[in-house]
Amino acid sequence: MGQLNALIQQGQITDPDSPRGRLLDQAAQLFRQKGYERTTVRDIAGAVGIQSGSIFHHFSSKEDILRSVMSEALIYFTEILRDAISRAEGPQDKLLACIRSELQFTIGPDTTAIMSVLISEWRSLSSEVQQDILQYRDVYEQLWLDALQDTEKAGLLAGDMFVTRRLIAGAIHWTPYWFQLDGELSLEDLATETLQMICCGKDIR
Amino acid sequence: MGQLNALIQQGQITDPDSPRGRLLDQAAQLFRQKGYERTTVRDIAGAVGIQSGSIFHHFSSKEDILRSVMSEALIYFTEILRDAISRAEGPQDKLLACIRSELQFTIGPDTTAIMSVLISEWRSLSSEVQQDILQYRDVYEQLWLDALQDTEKAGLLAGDMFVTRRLIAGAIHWTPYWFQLDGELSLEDLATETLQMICCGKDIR
Amino acid sequence: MGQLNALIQQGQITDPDSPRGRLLDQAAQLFRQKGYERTTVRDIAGAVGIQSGSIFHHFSSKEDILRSVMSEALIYFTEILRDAISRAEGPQDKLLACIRSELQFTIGPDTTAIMSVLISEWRSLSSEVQQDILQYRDVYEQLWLDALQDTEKAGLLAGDMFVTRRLIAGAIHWTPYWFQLDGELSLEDLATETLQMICCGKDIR
Amino acid sequence: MGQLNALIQQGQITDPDSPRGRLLDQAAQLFRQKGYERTTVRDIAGAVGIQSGSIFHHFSSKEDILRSVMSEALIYFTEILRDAISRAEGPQDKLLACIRSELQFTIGPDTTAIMSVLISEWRSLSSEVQQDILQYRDVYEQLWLDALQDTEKAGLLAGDMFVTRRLIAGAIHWTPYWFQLDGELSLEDLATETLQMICCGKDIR
DNA sequence: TATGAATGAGGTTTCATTCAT
DNA sequence: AATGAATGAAACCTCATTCAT
Repeated sequence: MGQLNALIQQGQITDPDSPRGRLLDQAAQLFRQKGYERTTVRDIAGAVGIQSGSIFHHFSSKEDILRSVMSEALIYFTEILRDAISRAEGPQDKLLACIRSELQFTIGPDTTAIMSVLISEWRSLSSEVQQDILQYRDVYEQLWLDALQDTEKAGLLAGDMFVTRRLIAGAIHWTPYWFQLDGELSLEDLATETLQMICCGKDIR
Repeated sequence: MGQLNALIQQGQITDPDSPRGRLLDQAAQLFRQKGYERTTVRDIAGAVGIQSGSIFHHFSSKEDILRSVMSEALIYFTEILRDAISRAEGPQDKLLACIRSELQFTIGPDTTAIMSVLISEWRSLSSEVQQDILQYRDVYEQLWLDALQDTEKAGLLAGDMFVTRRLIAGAIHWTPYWFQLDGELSLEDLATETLQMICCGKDIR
Repeated sequence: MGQLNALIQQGQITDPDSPRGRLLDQAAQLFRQKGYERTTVRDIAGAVGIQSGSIFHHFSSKEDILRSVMSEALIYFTEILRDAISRAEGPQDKLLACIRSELQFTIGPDTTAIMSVLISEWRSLSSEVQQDILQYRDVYEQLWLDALQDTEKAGLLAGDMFVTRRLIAGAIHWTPYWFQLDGELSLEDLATETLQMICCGKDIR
Repeated sequence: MGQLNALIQQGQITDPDSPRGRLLDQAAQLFRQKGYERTTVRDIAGAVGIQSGSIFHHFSSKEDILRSVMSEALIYFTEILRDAISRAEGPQDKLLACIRSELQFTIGPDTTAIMSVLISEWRSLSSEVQQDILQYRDVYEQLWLDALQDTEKAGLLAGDMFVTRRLIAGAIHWTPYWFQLDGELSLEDLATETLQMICCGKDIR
C-alpha cells in the first residue's frame, strides 16, 4: 500500500522486511494466536529464525515488543481509516467506511487481525505504556467520533455519540469470537448490518 | 438471593462460606483484576489466608479453579436470567430483562463482575475444559435466543437473530472498559439505550 | 502356615488381618510395584480404604512402614527357611531348599515377592534403620552359610563360601527382572539349574 | 581411551569436558550415591557449580538426564566390550573377556557409578524411555549371547544360554554390594571364579 | 549484530506430617 | 481410631534477561 511505504519512510513504522519488522510481524501473529503471556520470547525468536538472546538487540524487553506492535498498528490503522473516510462521500458512507475498516483490522486477512491483539492484551501493558499508547488511540478515536457526529448532525443517528461509539466498538471487537471469514455472512454484509442497527434503517443514500 | 441458596443446596454451586467457596470468590476477583495468567496460586491462597499448597485440597490445578469459577458463574447467571425473564411481560420487556441482567453480571456490583472473567480468560482454558464449559454456556445462550426470536415474531426486531445476539453480546462485554457505575449514565439508562439501538425505536409498550 | 501363626502369637509379626497388618501388606505390594519413593502415603492409605492422616496412628513415619515391611519379612523368611532346611536331608538337598526358598521369596506368588523390596529399597532407609534391619539379615544369612559350608565339607562344592553365597544371591535377586512365573521355565527348574551351576554337576544323591 | 575419543567425535557420546558432559558425570555419581529419586536437580547443578535452572539448557527434564546417562553408558560399554572380545582368542577367553569387562564396568574404578545407575534406576524411567534404552541394551546383550553360544558349541558350557546369561548378570550386578576393590580377592580372581562356576572347571586352554 | 550458556526469581504442584474434631 | 483440612518445605521446571565471545 502507498500509505505503508509513506509511513515507513517517515520512520513511524518499521520496515516489515527489516529484522525488527519481521520480529514485530511474527510477534503480532503469536500474540493473537496464543496471547501475550503464553508467548515466550523464544517462540518469537524461533519464528524468525534467531536465538532468543538476539531479540534484545532490537527491543529492550518483551513488553517493548507488545508496545511496538500496538503503537505501530494504531498508527497504520489510523492512516488507513483516514484514507477510507476521505474516499467515502456523505456522512453515512463515511461511517460505513469506519465500520468496514475496523472490521477489516479485526477479522480481515490483510492486517492479520492485529486489532484483536490491541484489544485482548491491553491489560498486559504496564500503566505507563498504556498512557503512551493512548495517545495514538485518541487520534484514531477522533476519526470515529467525527464521523459519528457528522452522521448525527445529518439526522441519521440519535443518542449519545460516545456511548454509541463504545457499543459499536464492543460489537466489532467481539467478532473474532464468532465471525468466520469464509462463512455465509461476508464482512461487507456484517458492516452493513452493523450500520443499519445503529442508524435504525434510516438511509438518505 | 433465593436462587443462590437453592443452587447451593442442590450442590450445583459451592457455598460461598465454605473454604472452597471463599477460594472461588477470591480467585474470581483476582482473575478479573490481574488476569488469570498474572494471578498466582500464591496470590489466591494469600487472599483467603492459607498456604499455596493447601489450595490443592480443593482444586486439582490452577485451571480447575478457573473452570469452577466459570461453570458456577454460568449456572448462577442462567438461573438469575431465567428468573428475570419470567418476571417480565411481553417480548420487548423480556429482551430488556436479558440486557439488564447481562449488564449487571458484567459491570454490576452484586456479582462482582465475574462475567468479565468468563469473557477475558476463555483462551486460558485448554480446549477440553472449553468444551466442558460450553455446555453451560449453551443453556444460557438459549434463553437469549428465545427472547430475541419472540421479539422478532412480534415484529419489533429484524435481521439475523444469531448475528444480533453477537453484536449485543460484544457491546455488553465491552462495557467494563468504559462504563463507570457511578457516572452520569446509569446501568438502567444503558440497558434502555442498548434496547433502542437494536429495536430501532419501535415500541408497542 | 503354622509358622506364621506362631510368629504372630509371639508378637514378632503383625496379624495380617489387623489394620496395621493390612497396611503393611498393601505397602509391600506398592513398594514392589512402584518403588518406595514413588509410593505416597496416600497411595497406601487408599489401598486399604482409609485416609492418609490415619496411617500415622499405626506408623510413626513413612520410613517406619518400610522398616516394618522389611523386618517382618526377614523374620518370616528366616522361619520359613529354617523349616525348609530342617525338612530336607543331606547337604545338597538342604542347599537346594535354600535356593528354592529364596526364589520363592523373590519371585514366588505366596509371599508376593517381598524379597525384592528388601533388595531394591535398601538405599531408601536411613543408616540407623539399616543397622536395625541388618540384625535380622544376619540371622537369615547364617542359615545360608551353614548350608553352604556343610555342602563344601561334603566335597560337593569348592571355593570361597562367602563369595559363592554372594554370587548366588546376586543371581537370585536379579530374577525379578527377567523370570516369568508362567513361562516355560518353572521355579523348580530354575532352582535346580542354579544348584547345578554352583555344584558343577556333582551329585551324590 | 581411543574408543572414547572416537565415539565423542562421532557425536555418540558427550565430551566429558563439555558442560553437558560434566553434568552427566556428576549426575551419574549422585544417582549412584543417593538414587535418582532422592537426587534433586539442584544437587546436580550444585555439583557442577551452576544454577538449577541452567540445567534445562542441556536437558529437557530430569528424566532426560537419566536417559542420557544410561544410553551413553550403554554405547560406551558396548564399544569397550566389543573391543575386549575381539582381542581375546578362543571361546572361553572371549567369555572371560565378557565377564572381566562387565565386572570392570560394575566395580572397576572408572565407570562403577554408571553401571550401577543402569541397573538400579531402571524403574525410574517411563516406559517410553525404557523402550528407547532397550535398543542399546539389545546390542550389548547380543555380544554376550554370541560369546556364550560359541562357548557352548565348543562343548565348554551347558544349559539354556539365556538363563545362564541372566544368572551371570545377576551375580555381577550384585557385586557392588559386597566386593571391595582393595580387598583380598582381586577383580581378576573374581572373573576367573565366575567363569569356573559356570564352566564347571572344564578348560581347554 | 548475533550467539547461546547462564542466571535467578518465581511459577505450579507434591507430599509427609500435624492436629482439632 | 479415624478424619480431612491445613501446613510448609521442597520438588521440577519456566522464562525474561544478561553478557562474554
